[in-house]
Amino acid sequence: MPRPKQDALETDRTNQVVNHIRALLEKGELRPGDRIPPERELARTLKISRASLRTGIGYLVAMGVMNVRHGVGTFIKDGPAEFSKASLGLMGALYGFQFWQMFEARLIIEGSLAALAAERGKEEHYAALAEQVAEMYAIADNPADFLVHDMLFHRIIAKASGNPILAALIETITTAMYEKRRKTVERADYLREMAEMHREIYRAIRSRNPVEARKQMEHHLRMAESAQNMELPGVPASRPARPRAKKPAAVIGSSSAQ
Amino acid sequence: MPRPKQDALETDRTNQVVNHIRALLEKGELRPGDRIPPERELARTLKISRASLRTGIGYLVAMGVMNVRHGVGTFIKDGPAEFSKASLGLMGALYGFQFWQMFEARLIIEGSLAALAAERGKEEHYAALAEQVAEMYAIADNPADFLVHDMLFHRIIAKASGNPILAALIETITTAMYEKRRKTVERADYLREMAEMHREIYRAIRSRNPVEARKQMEHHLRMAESAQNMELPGVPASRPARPRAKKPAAVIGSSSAQ
DNA sequence: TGGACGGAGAGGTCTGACCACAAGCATACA
DNA sequence: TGTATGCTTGTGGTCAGACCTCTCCGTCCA
Repeated sequence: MPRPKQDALETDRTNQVVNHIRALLEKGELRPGDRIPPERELARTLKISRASLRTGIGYLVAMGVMNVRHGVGTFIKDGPAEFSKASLGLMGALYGFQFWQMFEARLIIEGSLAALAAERGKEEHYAALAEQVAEMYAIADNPADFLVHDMLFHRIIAKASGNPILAALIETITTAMYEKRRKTVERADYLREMAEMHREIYRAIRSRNPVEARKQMEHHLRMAESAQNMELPGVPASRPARPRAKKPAAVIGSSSAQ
Repeated sequence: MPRPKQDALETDRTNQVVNHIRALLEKGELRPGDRIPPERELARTLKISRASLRTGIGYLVAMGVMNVRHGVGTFIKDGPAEFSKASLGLMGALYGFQFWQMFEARLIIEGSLAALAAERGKEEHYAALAEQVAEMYAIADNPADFLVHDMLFHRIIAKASGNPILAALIETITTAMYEKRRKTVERADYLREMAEMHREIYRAIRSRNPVEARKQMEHHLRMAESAQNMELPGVPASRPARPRAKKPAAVIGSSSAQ
């Protein structure tokens, strides 16, 4: 028998705010980048206290639907869809996500994304991908900048796949990994190798070859994973054939405000 | 050049609360199902106002890390990992997610999940799966109950895959679809067919055949999708070979409090 | 034995004041 | 004349404390 009522999670007022915004989004009266009315005014409109309104807004921010800028205003989120940055890290802390699991998830999703991109990609995407690859070759001596183009490259593929849901999921995973990755000191020859691999992926997509695109993407991610593991301190990082023993290893969530 | 500072999204106090909880989670002093101190007390401990504390808690609730029960207390979330129920729906309203995209995402992720389950599943999982299949046959005349076992079946596979991240992602997608699915009136012969398909998936996993498991899962989901489309009013639901025109069709987010 | 009552504890909401940040504008100085 | 400084305004961030509502549970009475 299904449990008839999951607990509400949100409270009445919060729900009221969320639904209000949702309705506006659905009616198209609110679009990415738009600003919502000032808190004091909106609270009066909805006939709730500012405190309650703020709870609702906080909820929406956490879900990655809005962002707030102190002293400026509250806006509908612009840019790629993703869940709140902290969410995966937090869930990792809660459920003990591990690194190899993240890579496995990426392997599966991004592999398919590459294949879809090969099927559905358009000229504009090809051009954008080519540009990123070129950048990678150009600055293969600056790991930090390299990473930026790396992320952009993958983001473009996600977009080219034509499936924003998968794009949002992978964006969330990638963002959660970003912090860690930024710390790995990567050697120049390794970066050049990376650029090479991205080029192969690009070529496969460009030539509309889904099978090859997936293969190249998977290869690339596997390389990235082993490179990561070499840098990481003392993590065997065996991707087990059966659920591993519960010795703690390379858990995701790292504390740090910003 | 990387944008040096993304806007903070969370505010100082909120961050303080989130990090406090995160730290406790990481140190293992807080585990799923645990209750955190009463708001008044915790606020005093952290030396912040109750209002700010509540904002932080709201944030955590939105991220699916905690849940609150009026008059009872605030708890660390227990049960399968997932993002907040509303999040995908909201993002759908914002970015125009469509149904075929959800099915596509499920096809990709659950196909792999089934394959992984075939590789890594253990006896306990087989038993649980078998039980759900049996239940499906038993109550193939009650669509609502059937759906429950359907979801449980898929959730067990996710668990058996040994990758909680993918499990969390698929859980989020599935939950977002649940509302819609519940409304489709499903005929008894169709349900029996569904049970049949689940049995095939089970057998493939049980016999540790990843290729077959993936194939059966994909077949099942494709069937489910076309069935869904038949029930849905006037949605061509063509899964386009290239990004579809932007005529609105079967968008996800539906308003409704509970 | 069993249902009604009521208190204690916890979350939910409200009010209104005050703080902090960002941006624009006006004034004053070089 | 041009630039720098600083005030004003608008907007989000935080606080304090009072009061409401919901759950749970123990007690009392029929």
